[in-house]
Amino acid sequence: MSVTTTLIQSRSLARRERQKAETRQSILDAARALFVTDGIEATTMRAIASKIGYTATAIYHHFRDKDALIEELCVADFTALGKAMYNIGQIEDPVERLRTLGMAYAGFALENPSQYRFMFMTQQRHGQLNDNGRPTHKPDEDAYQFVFQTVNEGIRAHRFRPELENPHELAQMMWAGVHGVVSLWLTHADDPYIKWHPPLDTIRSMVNVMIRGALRERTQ
Amino acid sequence: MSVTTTLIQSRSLARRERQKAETRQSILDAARALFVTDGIEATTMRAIASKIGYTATAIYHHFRDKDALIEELCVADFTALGKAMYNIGQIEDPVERLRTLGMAYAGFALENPSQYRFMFMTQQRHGQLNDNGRPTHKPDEDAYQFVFQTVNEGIRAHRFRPELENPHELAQMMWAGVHGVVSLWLTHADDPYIKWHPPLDTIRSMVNVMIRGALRERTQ
DNA sequence: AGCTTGTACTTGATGGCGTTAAGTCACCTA
DNA sequence: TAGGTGACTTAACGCCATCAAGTACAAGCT
Repeated sequence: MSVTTTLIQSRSLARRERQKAETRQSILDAARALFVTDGIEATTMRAIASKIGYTATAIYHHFRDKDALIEELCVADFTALGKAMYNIGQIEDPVERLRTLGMAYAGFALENPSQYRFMFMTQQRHGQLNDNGRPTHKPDEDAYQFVFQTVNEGIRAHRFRPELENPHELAQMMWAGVHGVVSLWLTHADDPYIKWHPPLDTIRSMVNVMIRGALRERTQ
Repeated sequence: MSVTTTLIQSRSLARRERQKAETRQSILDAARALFVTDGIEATTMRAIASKIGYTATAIYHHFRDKDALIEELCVADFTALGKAMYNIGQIEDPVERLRTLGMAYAGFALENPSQYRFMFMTQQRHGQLNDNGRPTHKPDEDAYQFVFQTVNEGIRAHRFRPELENPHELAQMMWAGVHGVVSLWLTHADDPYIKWHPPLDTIRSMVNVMIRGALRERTQ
């Protein structure tokens, strides 16, 4: 085998792999577009495939099943959420950081409603294991850890009331407050019987009220 | 036609109607049981029917489609939720009433998780009209009205901070706070990566924190 | 009493879904 | 140039909700 053949080999191999990666990416793009417009439940494998000129079964050469395809899109969004939160990690005061974390989380949710629904508003299947036999990385833990750590700093600095010294309870409460407004909005915004307040306003009030109600000192 | 025949007629008619109502009720019972154990999405019309010895198509003589069957079960639960809230309506102090409303709502949600998921955690189809051409009764409005009215009383009594004078925003915030804890728990309780605090404890803290953070005066 | 009618329910289909088995065919390797 | 690899297709399976066309039986009319 000459040097030339090796070069050709590696070049053609690289091209094939690049083409496969491109097809894979085009599946992801088509799926994302349909998920956003039609919702995840309503988009079929056949629809995704026909949007990019393939048959449905072609998708199974790139993804194990529909759930794996969805999961891949979600991981990307979890990463984006994690990055947005990481940038906030620089704020010194843990209470101010908490306030900003809440607003960033809400902004992400309202800008990516379809992904948010899948990430945080559908039953999670527990105990997943990946091919290594180790548990699948659960990126929602990352976002939760940001809140948990921030709350923990506040507790250690005695900023919160003494009955709220459990960092898990406090972190889950803060998370739930923002999630509650977002998820009610995402499921009931079209309900004509309720005069909805703009969700970002409600979230701002929610964050302010929760923090004021949780703080030990009498600020503001 | 004699009086006797009329009696027989009405009696047999009544019996037929009673039997039909019994079948209808047995469908509802079977559906409810399966929804609770398997979830609404996972229970099929075939499964419901075979549980009571019918074929799937028999259900369509009693309900327009699967959604109508689900809706009927939900209406019953909305009524139960409304009744539970009505009993709380007697509490004089609007702030205490709000606290108790929140705990009652959470108790209902955690005791009827499957129904709660359908009522408040799935996309609502808007603009439904019933046979009269008038909008379908949306019983979630009833529960919301309880909160709205209670919050409104509090606002009129100047119990809440001046920047929280919009009753819709405040009611939606209170609702979202409790809903947030409940819905996160219902979707992520099995997540082994998060050390969950008991949800009723978190809800109690949430209600206390929200009320303290929203009140004008410095109580407690 | 016998015929008609209404209706609760079944049988057998339709079209759509996710997914799989068995190809096909172009390209790379030897 | 023969053989293998792998991306993709065709055809199917079993499931689903739902519908059209029966069947069987009780009720009502004459």
